[in-house]
Amino acid sequence: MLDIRFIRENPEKVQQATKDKGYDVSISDLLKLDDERRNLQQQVDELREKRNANAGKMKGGKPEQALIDEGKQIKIELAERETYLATADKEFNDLLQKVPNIIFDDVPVGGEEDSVEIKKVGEQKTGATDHLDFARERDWVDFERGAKVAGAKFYFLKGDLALLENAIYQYALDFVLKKGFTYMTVPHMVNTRTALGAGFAPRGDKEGNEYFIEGEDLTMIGTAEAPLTGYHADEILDEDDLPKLYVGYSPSYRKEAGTYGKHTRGLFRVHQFNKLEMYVFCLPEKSQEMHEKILAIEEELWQSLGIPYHVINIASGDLGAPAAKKYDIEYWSPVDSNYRELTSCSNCTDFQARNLNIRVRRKDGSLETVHTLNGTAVSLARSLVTIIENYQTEDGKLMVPEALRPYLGDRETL
RNA sequence: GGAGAGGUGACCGAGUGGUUUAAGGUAACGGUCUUGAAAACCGUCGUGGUGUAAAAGCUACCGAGGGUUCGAAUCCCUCCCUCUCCGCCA
Repeated sequence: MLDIRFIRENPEKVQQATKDKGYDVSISDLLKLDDERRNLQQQVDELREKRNANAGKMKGGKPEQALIDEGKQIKIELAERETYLATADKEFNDLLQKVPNIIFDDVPVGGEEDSVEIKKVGEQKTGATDHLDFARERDWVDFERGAKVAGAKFYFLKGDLALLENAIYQYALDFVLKKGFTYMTVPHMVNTRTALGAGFAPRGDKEGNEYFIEGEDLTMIGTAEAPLTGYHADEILDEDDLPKLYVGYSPSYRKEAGTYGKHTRGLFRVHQFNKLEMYVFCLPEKSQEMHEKILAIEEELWQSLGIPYHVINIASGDLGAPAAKKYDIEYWSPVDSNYRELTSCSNCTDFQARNLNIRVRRKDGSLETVHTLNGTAVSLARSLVTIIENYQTEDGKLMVPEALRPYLGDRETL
């Protein structure tokens, strides 16, 4: 969530960002609730002051009946005001939760089609066999049996394709470790506070992408970003310890309801895939620089795997609530003759960190909410699609990208 | 899952109804002393809300949420978590 003081001081800016992101929240309504709430808070504080003073008079000796009677009267009034305050607080907080993060000035305004390409790398080839046909011919993937044991869009990876997944994972992990990240495995379920704090949809949200555990306060994670965001919840970090660079590995569970259509064939969009995710806690003034660094790591990684791609600066309407700015890397698909999403990295500024109360103690002793960023290192299922599409040989084999060979027993083809 | 013991500020730790505005210590920061450092001594030092030019002031917070009371860190209820033992188990 945003800082209410920031909203009070910048109501137009926040209202504009809310609109640009496609959210329908009235900032003037919010500020009105804020006023009401503060007014009631003051009334309650005054009554409490009276109560405390009254109780103070009774210390020691036996209390006089008159004081006790006055105390009882205050208690009744206070209870009434406190009820009003609780209602006002709830209304206020519910609305504040709905206000999305602001957007940076260099974010293009508009919908998906307004995202701006900022870089293009590699040769755009055309003509390749679709990854699903290619993999099925080799008995590398089994969606039919996935459907039998779980449902549509679940799958088994078999043999060399499963081994290739492991090789990509190992390679990417080594790559990111060299950049100074600390490897973590994470809980695959998070409680509601953590899920909402990281910006994921609540139980009951019809558009939500999450699986929930029945009878428990648990959500299956759609990315390691969720548990990693919560890792430092309610902590005060030392300025000297920042930035904290983590890389989490986990499955990602996603309902993907109603997404049938383009780009859903095979492994491109599935209910469960493994992902290696970078996550950073840093000083507020460093987050923009850090965002560029994360993008640079992603680019370097995919360049080292020889994949053609472009980078896009995501338009406001596609950012989601927590991000102030987001870059996607889209790889070139010779099957589609088009770019398709491969990785994504976001600067969430202090939005997630404020939800989960993650602060930094500055050298001068003051406290400030930290900034958080996240970026995909590799999303494994999509990585397999990418490599199958870009590494087919003339004689119908799959060439192993050179960088991955040490992780596949030095095999050159599969 | 069962039984027991716990949860207090960045950390340790005292505190079983009203002198607690949460003792004391550690760490941190500032100062004295010193060529410099350490030690010693002096001082500052929780978080949120409200308020203010800035302060002061007021208020809340002792795992979370309810309750009892004129008054709750302290008593009662529910839940969460940690530790010890038992059970189950990769």
